[in-house]
Amino acid sequence: MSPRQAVARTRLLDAAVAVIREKGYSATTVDDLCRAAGVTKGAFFHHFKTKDDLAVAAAEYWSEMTGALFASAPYHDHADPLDRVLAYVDFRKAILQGGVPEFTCLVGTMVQEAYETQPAIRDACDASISGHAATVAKDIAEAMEVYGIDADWTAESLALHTQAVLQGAFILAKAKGGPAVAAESVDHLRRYIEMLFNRTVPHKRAA
Amino acid sequence: MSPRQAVARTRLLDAAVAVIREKGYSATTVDDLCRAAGVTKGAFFHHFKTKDDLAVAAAEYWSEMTGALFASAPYHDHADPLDRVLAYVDFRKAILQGGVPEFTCLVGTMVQEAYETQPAIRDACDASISGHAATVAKDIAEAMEVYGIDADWTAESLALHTQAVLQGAFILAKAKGGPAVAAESVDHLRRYIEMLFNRTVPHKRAA
DNA sequence: ACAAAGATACCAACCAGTCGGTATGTAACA
DNA sequence: TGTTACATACCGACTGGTTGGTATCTTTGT
Repeated sequence: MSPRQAVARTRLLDAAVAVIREKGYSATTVDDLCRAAGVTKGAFFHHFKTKDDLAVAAAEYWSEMTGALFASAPYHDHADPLDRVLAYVDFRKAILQGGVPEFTCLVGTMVQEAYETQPAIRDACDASISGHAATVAKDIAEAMEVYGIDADWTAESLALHTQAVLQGAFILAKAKGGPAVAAESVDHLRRYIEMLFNRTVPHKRAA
Repeated sequence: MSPRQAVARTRLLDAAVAVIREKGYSATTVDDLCRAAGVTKGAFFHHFKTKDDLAVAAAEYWSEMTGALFASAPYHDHADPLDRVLAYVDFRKAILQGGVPEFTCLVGTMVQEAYETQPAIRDACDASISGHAATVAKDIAEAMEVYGIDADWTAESLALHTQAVLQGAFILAKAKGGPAVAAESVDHLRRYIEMLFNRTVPHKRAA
């Protein structure tokens, strides 16, 4: 970036994250973004070749932001890798706060609209989701080793499953207008992981 | 419907299901739908007041279609309610066939774009998802009774969780361009339900 | 004949993207 | 130090095409 404040670009990316999460990608106009960012159309097309170009940049920006958030989150402190995984799930549940547009996922939203028609956006969203899943997979793999789990599933597939549950939980939250449903789904996810690693006894049967 | 073939309406609804699943709701134009349905704009606005009105009708149409599909699916044949639930999950996995737009969910796609801006569409999508979840919850509740499960989760919440997993699996499938990831997530879901009902032994520990 | 179904023509608003221009910063050189 | 040369950042009116929606006409079934 240049010495002069290239602040417009960042303001546009912040605006994109907020507005697209609220209205979706297609329904968001360039003018919407300029208004939200407080910049002009000239500034927009100075920094981004096209609207789709902005979407790709926004996905990368989202990866950086969330990457930093999760990297600095407290769940890494646990010595036991399974504790880290479970604390990660708890963390994901804890940040289900505020309005729906504030806790839902930008790239999950965008990829739904762009997957067939804008391959560049789809790839950027995939990279964001898969990159994050890989960080979770690392702790899962360690936990499998420490706990001696010999399973017919892989750490990668369980990590992707955690992301599927979260993304699906966001959809239910959108349908029902609040995070309560999503939190319950995350509870089920936690219970599943606990059971996979024998953290809890299976449920009692009556009679 | 009328004596004369009100075929245009149905053709438009079929077109909506196909095109919206492919391009998303906002990016789908009325002309797109007319072209795909082979009808004119006059026919469109004869049957639907607005584009949003079509979306609501499409969500209801989707509920009817999928309702009929699941009602006639073979998984109901099992006498054991848990077998029905597991066979339902297997059925959901089995229909992950063909191109991504063909197995993904219309209302899950639409609600992502409409939840904040078009309440009528959101409600129609919620009704579709929740209505289907209720049919799954019925078998789960029966299974809980038969197997004497006294849990800190409800049949309803587990049913909604199955929908969350599926919706999330669709997002991953969109990001990765194929059903493989989705199928693995459904495998995790099946394993979870089996464990909840003590159908499998927990995994072995080494050492 | 008459109402519903569907077709055709059209419009005003809106859209992404363009373009000529300005303001400001930086580097080089005499 | 001052001046020329150039690059980057930004502005906002404008455009060509598209959009959802309307108004009007024709066809069809009863």
